[in-house]
Amino acid sequence: MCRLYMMGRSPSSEEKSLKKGPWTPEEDQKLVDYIQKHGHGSWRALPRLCGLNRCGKSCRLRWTNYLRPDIKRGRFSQEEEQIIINLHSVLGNKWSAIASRLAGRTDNEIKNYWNTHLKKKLLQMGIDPVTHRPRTDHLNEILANLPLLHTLFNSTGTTAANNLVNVTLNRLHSDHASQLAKIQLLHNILQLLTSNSNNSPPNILPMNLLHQLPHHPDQLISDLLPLMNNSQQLHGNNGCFTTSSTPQDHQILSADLQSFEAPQPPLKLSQSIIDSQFGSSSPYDHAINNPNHQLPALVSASPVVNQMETSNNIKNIIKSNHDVNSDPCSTSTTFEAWGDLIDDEATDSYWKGFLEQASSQPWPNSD
DNA sequence: AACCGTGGCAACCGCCCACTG
DNA sequence: CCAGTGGGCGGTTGCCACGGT
Repeated sequence: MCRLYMMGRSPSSEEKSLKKGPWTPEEDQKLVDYIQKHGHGSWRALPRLCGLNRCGKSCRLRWTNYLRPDIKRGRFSQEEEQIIINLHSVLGNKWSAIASRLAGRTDNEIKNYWNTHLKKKLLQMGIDPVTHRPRTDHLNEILANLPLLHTLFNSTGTTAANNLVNVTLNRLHSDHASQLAKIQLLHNILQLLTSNSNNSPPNILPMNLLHQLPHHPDQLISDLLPLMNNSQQLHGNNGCFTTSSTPQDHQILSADLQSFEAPQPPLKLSQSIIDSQFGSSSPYDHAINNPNHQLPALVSASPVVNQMETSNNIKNIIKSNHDVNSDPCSTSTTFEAWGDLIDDEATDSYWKGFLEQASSQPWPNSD
């Protein structure tokens, strides 16, 4: 028996002669006929009873993954994809648990589909398929480039810096999801920066420009360069651009700040959701034109998740879940991620990572 | 036409746990 | 309590189709 292969003894001659590999139509027919007449009963005895030279486990897998009459074949629908993504964000690689929520789909099929399609899709959308958080590698690249940008402004004029900005932005400008992630990221960074300003008015130079970054990168560049050139006194402060700003600047920036919404949870979305939210127009249009600057709801969650998300007690639920699972090495689930971002302190620590990385790199001396 | 690289997917492997005698 | 067994599970392998050169 298959099991005996793992029990430490060599397989018997009978076991060695058992067929492996692809199933023939004749074998399938024998298996189906037998199970339809008698049920599968003991899988171990089944191959002998129905005249198959296979091990029972092989028969069981063939039946459950392929021959079962309620198996749904064919491509996964958008709705099924979304369900898989949502469930995976909560359950991780528990394919059987996920499969139990998708009628007619097997764990094996879902697992294969995840590995060959959905994982790549999420990566392309700028989402880490393990944590379901926005990928940070691209943003880190931008932050890592800030000192170089500064140097370029001071030493070579605007052309080289412009090129650098363009290259970096273009790398981020791949699709709706990464654009949304970018908005998300910047909102949170800005909030973190300003929350650390010790009651003084925010004086982050590119505040209103960063605001535009996701919407019109080209406009940003054309706005950013003259302002930075004019400021002349650009200097590092924990890795942030700062400048001596005028009262008018403060007014603008304060207005900008007030219009920002609280940080959103990490992105967890699909193209279908994006499309349904935005149609063919840019998500930036939506985000920027919305008078409240409110980012759209990003998640079309499973029913259970929806129920929880609509509860007024969600924060407490998430926090208690988060507190129980305090192992720093454990895989972050979506609930934990939400908890992180709903919790103010956790929000700071989450985004601080980016800033600390940026600030850990010495700023070039502008002299 | 032949070769090669790649992606998709069915099938298998090895581990694990629950159950039973 | 223990060994044997069934069966579930996640991870991996290998075949095949397809497209590019």
